[in-house]
Amino acid sequence: VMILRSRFLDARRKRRNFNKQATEILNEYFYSHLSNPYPSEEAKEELAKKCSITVSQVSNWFGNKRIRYKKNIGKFQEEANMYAAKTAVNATNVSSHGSQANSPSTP
Amino acid sequence: DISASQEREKDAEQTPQGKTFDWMKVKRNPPKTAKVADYGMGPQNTIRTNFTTKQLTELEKEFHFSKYLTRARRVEIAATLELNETQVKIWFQNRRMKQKKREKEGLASASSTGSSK
DNA sequence: AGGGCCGATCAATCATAGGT
DNA sequence: TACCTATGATTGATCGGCCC
Repeated sequence: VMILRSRFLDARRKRRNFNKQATEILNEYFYSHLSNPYPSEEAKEELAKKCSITVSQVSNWFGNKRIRYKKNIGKFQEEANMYAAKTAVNATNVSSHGSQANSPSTP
Repeated sequence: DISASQEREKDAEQTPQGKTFDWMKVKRNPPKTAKVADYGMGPQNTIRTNFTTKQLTELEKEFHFSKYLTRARRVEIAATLELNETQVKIWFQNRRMKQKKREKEGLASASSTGSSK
């Protein structure tokens, strides 16, 4: 019952945080869709491309974000207001692709 | 489907102090499996079962033999590993999804339109 | 009428990165 | 250096749909 820790010790070991810019993009999407922060598969792919991470990582990020957000809404209030103010535009509606993105910031 | 189009608008626009949407209230029912219903336990059990290394090794071995289970094999494996048939079934399902995920990602490295480099 | 599978998600936890 | 929090990943199990 003690040597069960070996279950893991594989990947997650060398975990590295995402770029600040990637986190910025993910948070912008999250807070601009706070009423329903569940990006479609297509949206995830687009976010993945913009953030230079995998679709799975995007899914993990949203999964963690949603759970942690609702666990302690107050703790994210400040962050929420920040992104809310920063974002004025948002997606139009579900169904049908979200068309093309805008110019990818400045490299 | 008309109802969903209203709230969407003011997601980030205003959001006064923090509105609680439905997704924030979602709660999952506790697992039916795993219970220490023996002595009158106090704290709610229903803990996420920890499979032992031995169990995982065996499951992994079975999975390589066949990705899908038959009723008979499920019963057999469950008995051997002292798990519920449901747990074995779920393990196989999760394992298949994991496999699929890995294949998808592993196939994402090369290919593509000659990515950078 | 019911059982299994899929796809997505939840929820708890692990292990590490980052900050004080 | 020790300690605590933030965060990405893993995974047993649930939810809703679909198929047979």
